[in-house]
Amino acid sequence: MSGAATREQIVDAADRLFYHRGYEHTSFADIAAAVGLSRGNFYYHFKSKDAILDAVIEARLAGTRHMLEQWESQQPTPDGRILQFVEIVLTNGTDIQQYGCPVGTLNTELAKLGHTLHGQARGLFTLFRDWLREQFTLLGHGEQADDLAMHVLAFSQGVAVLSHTFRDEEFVRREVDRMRDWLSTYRK
Amino acid sequence: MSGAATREQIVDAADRLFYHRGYEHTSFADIAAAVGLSRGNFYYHFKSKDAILDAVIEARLAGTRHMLEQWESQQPTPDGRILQFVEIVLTNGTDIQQYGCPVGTLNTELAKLGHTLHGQARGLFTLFRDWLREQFTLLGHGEQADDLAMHVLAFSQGVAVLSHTFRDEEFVRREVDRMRDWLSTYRK
DNA sequence: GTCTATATATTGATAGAC
DNA sequence: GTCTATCAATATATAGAC
Repeated sequence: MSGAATREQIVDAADRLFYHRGYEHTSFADIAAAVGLSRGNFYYHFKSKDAILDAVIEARLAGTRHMLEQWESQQPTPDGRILQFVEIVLTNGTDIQQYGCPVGTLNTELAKLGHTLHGQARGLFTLFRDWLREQFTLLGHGEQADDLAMHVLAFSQGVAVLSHTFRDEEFVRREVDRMRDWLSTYRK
Repeated sequence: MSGAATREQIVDAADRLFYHRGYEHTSFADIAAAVGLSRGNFYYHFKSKDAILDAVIEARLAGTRHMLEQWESQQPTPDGRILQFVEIVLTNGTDIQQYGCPVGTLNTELAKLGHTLHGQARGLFTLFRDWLREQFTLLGHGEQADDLAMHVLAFSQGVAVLSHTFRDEEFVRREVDRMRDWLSTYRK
């Protein structure tokens, strides 16, 4: 197998396992088993667990950038784009119920561990934050755009934590409806 | 040292360490060192790590019940009590910035681990949920009281996750202000 | 590039002396 | 009730054959 393909498989498996089980609870053996590699060969591709985490975060950053670009091309209006973000708690509802928000849970875990890569992980939030701020600016709310962006982010995290804890889909729907109403007051 | 006192010390130390560093990242050795006990003697008091976690959750449940009773005696009105809860993200602002919400982060970690005691930990949320629902019922919003209670809980979790990630106190203040405005529309 | 074998540290947990 | 000594399992990580 070519090096690039194996590396990609490792990052994919690690990404999924870190999300489903948490970073610390995932061992090299788990990732190696998921890819079908021996533990020994693993270090040919990544020299440390931090290196894998770094690659996973990079992959998530790239994936997020791609998703935001798609949203921009699919949704012509800024409020449509913000709504697309808000509805992610429904779109990814099953995953969030089972594993929480991939961005929030990773940041919480790395912050608590005092991990050196927490700054990198925070970048995932910053990506959404800046993008949301841009949409609110386009809606004519430049002065409070960052505040509004953070409010939308807080919504997503609050819903994700409680959805993960209580596994109640109706609660998620009600919160999205509430957010839709709130958002309509900021529409052009 | 008497058995009860040592046990209490262990639970206190474990409670703090589980909060600050996470459950899985905290080892027996860490707790034993914090209390000043040898690892060996540890098992005289608790036979497993799960048993300590169980005791910690029980202690938190008792502490939370006590706090809610205090709030009830200090705040005569239901909206004053709800506001007391909302402002906890400011009252405990420093801790939340450093370690997140003790209830939310524990629930997220245990849910992801698929830990048998996640149900117990969920009880911490349920305690707040039921108490908030009662306050909203007293305000005359019986039919949607649980929905409103969950909304307030979601607020607290969203703010806690982002405060933990970005360590921005001004953001917390703005969110509390927003919540105060929202709450005023449900006041008698 | 992949494997087996191994080193080293730490984990949760036990046995038995005092 | 507290200690030291120890166990078995698992963790990250390395060495070297193929």
